[in-house]
Amino acid sequence: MDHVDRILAQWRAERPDLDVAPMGLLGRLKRLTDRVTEETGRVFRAHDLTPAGFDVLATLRRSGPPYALSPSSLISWTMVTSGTMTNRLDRLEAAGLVERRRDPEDGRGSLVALTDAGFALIEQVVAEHVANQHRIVASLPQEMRARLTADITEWLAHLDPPQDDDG
Amino acid sequence: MDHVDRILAQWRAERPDLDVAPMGLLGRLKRLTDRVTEETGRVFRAHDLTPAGFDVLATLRRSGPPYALSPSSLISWTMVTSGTMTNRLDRLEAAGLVERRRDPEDGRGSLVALTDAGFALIEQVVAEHVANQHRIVASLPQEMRARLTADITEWLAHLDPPQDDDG
DNA sequence: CTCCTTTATCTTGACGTCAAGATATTGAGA
DNA sequence: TCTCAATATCTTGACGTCAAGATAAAGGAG
Repeated sequence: MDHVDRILAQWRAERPDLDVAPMGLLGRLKRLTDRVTEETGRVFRAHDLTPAGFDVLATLRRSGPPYALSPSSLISWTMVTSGTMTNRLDRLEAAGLVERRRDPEDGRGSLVALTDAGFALIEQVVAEHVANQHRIVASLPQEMRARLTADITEWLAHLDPPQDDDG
Repeated sequence: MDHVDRILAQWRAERPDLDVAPMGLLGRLKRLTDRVTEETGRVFRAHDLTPAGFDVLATLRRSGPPYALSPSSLISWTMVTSGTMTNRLDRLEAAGLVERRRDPEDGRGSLVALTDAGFALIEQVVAEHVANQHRIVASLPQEMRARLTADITEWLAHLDPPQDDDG
């Protein structure tokens, strides 16, 4: 009888006409993600980083040398709006972790690059983050991880707008 | 080759020393939850409600007659901070969906009650929300829903701080 | 070359959220 | 009664986010 069960029990008492079985799945999905976000956040906080800042730094790092992308590229990788990215970059730049350079080939654009400090930081944090993710899934048998990954991937494929329209 | 796969491929190229398999699971878990949040939000938006407002209204509704709870109870059901709840209640009160009454038995406290308009609204929205949740899981075979629910529940039990300490 | 549409980025205003602290009231003990 | 720790709620300040709009530059049509 966890928190979600208590909620479902209330609904069943008050609205027995509604089938709240899907709410059980979706409610727990949300709670699980909240817990995971909380656990992953520990590592970021320990380095004075927000998940938002980590997201940008990690995107630049894994893009490979020269660890520089346009704001537009960062926007599409991280799936946030332009206003959000501007705000993230302002903070990271103020913290000395990235720097903005003019794009020599396009006066409208700029390039966001990891500074030496930014590179050093993300190199450290990403290692801890991955280790932390291992810790978070450690309690799950290997078989269950594989099954969950497969099930979630399939669900996502159903929900995500299909990108390919072969005819 | 979805978005998460592309991210993993970049990491494997740049940091082959890291085992990013858990990132595949956790990354997809987050994307799935984001998509589900987006889909459930449609119903709320259609009624000029935010997920936050729905959360409070639904908590009051399923608590049963007289559809009134203290802010403290709402805080523990919804798991937000007191500042967040104050803000939610201010907006819902301004919208005429709840009203705050003095608690006759405790001068420090108050009772938050659904107004007639609030009751009518949540009654409608909850029905649509549940139908929408059915739609969101509709693509999953019944067996898969049960398996996902069981797996997620077990994972949650591992992650959630154990409440019972029998000795 | 000059317009005008498109593209790239930033700005503004509004939310929802939290941490920390401020107020007000209760209730137990001196 | 008076005092004071505990409790209930609200206030403040700071974020991260988005939608919508403002700037600025590029690039094609004439």
